Amino acid sequence: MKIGELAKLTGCSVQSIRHYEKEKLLASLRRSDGNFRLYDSAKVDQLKFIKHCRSLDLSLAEIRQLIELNQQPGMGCEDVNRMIDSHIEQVALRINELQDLQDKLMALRNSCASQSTVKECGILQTLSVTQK
Amino acid sequence: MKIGELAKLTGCSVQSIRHYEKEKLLASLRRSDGNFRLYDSAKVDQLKFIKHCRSLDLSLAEIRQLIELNQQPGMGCEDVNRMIDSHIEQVALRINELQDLQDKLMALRNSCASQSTVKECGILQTLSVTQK
DNA sequence: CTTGACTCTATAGTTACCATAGAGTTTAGG
DNA sequence: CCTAAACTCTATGGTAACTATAGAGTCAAG
Repeated sequence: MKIGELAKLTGCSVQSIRHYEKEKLLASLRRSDGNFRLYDSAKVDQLKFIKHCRSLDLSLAEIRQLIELNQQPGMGCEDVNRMIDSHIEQVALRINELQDLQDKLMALRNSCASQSTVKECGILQTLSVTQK
Repeated sequence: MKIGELAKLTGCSVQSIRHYEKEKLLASLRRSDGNFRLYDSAKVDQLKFIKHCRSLDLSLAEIRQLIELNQQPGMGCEDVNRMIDSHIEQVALRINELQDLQDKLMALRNSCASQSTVKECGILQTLSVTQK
């Protein structure tokens, strides 16, 4: 199949697929006479694997690592576990950061009544105060 | 003062300051004979304002808008309020997304015992299963 | 045999910077 | 006075994971 069909079957954009190829995540089997990329059904599964990983916010570099690991079935999978653990930690950190941010934004928002002028705007005044 | 001193006083990097200038957020008063940027103490406050906004994750475009609004003291400040409200909403959305992600990552993590091999790794198997 | 749909490569854009190169400026010490 | 260190300048490329575009070639149907 050509790249457009692969895109339709997986819900990826054509450009993403080319991008994954450039990043060594998904090679096309071969090219047609007219230099079009050709794929078989195994590539559909490979691309779905990539998509699944991306939906979990794994980076392309990490996905590449997973693909490589997957090709050494006998090895221990501690690296896989460690990668996921580290991700969970990163996400938790980010959530905490955003929650702090949310608190600050709410406080800021409460410093201005809706029907004020720019000159009296509590938000602008608060933003102008030097923070520690 | 020169750019290095401004940087030290505000905790910004020299590059950031030049970047803000290119983005029309902070102009230098004038240049020295040797073409160095020169600033006065008012610029310290302006830069602190920018830093404060950045710490709340406002984009440079939004900060530029706030600076412009700030120069029209008589106008209503509904736009300011709206900007902050919209930010709060964006952050809330992002927190929800990340919490969903966190749940998925935890479930994934639980699918593999620590001492497994790649071939039997529950994580890799789960990632290979086509999602709905 | 032409027209429209598809594909190709290469390049620029997104965001808010950081890093670097290569050159000029200033300042403090010897 | 001179030089070396510290500072500054502009311009460029890199980050992440794509999206969008240009300009050209390929293919299938009517």
